[in-house]
Amino acid sequence: MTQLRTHNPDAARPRKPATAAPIDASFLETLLGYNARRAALAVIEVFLERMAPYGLRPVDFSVMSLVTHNPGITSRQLCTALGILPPNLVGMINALEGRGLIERKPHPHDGRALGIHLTAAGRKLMQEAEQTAAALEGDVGNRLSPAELKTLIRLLKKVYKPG
Amino acid sequence: MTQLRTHNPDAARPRKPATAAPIDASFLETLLGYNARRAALAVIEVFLERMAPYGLRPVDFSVMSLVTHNPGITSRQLCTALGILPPNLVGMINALEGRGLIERKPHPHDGRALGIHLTAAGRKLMQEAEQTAAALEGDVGNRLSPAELKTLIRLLKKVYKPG
DNA sequence: TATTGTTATACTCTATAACTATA
DNA sequence: TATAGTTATAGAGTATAACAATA
Repeated sequence: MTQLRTHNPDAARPRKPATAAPIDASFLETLLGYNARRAALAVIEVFLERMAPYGLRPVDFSVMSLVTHNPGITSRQLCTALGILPPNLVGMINALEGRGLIERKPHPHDGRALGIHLTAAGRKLMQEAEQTAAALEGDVGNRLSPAELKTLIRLLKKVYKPG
Repeated sequence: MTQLRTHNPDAARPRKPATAAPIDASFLETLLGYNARRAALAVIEVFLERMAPYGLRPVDFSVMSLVTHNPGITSRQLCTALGILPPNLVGMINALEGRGLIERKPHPHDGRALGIHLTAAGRKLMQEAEQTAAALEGDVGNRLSPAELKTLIRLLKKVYKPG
């Protein structure tokens, strides 16, 4: 069974609202890495809450989404696409298969590999889960306009995508 | 002694350049969280390389930078500002103090707390390290224009900063 | 009674080495 | 010889509970 991360967002916060500590973090806030990590953690925090009903952590969702849009994808391809190491994927796949969300079938062209497919239950789950994920984007739009969100994603891609 | 993360960037990549796997990740790439995490990891990867000569992981650099710009800051304040849990900060502080980069002095107004200050060695190290960190921003500018970088950071702040 | 700093500890995440079956 | 999938295991990151000293 997949163990969902507890991720208590208050855990790293003051045990009691502190007495106004005007800490100067201005230098750190000029750094792209610092801001990108902070933003990623903030979004992932909301993601964790919204996906908890589906029993999907971000990485599980990513795997399921790739299987959804690439039926028959192999473990090897999942690892490459998501930057996961093969030994660390095994448990996730086993858990998802154990939940009846995916199934492994022999690969048509390669006897070593196994193609991963969604089950009917997996398809049903992902229809809702992807809708929830898309809706989450709109909710961040409480802080960002649709145009800003589009710009932000475009610039983030420029940072991490080769070429 | 602070143990630097190995973080072998090739570890999660194909053991041999794969035979062109045209995986469709288009849905994931519409998600802010996915893109933000990918971008953060890409920048942090470069950060790790550049900061290795100083023996500073991202979190060590963040702590040192806050101490630099907030002399006498307490552990408690560092934890709040960086989202670190107190038990997890202790080892970092001890390691930095053991390297002679910081020192703890009694807090003027609170007998429970200890104010953290840079040593001369710490000041010297951070002068170079912050310069290196700033230069790293310019190098990402190989992919982003200065204006785009500025926009990107502004939008990232809107995502994670309250208000 | 509450907070700072700390120890001990557990759980998750990420990484390496090595094995098997197949190519 | 090389690759896909797997097992075992080690290390780093993150979490909770509980304690002493001070407020």
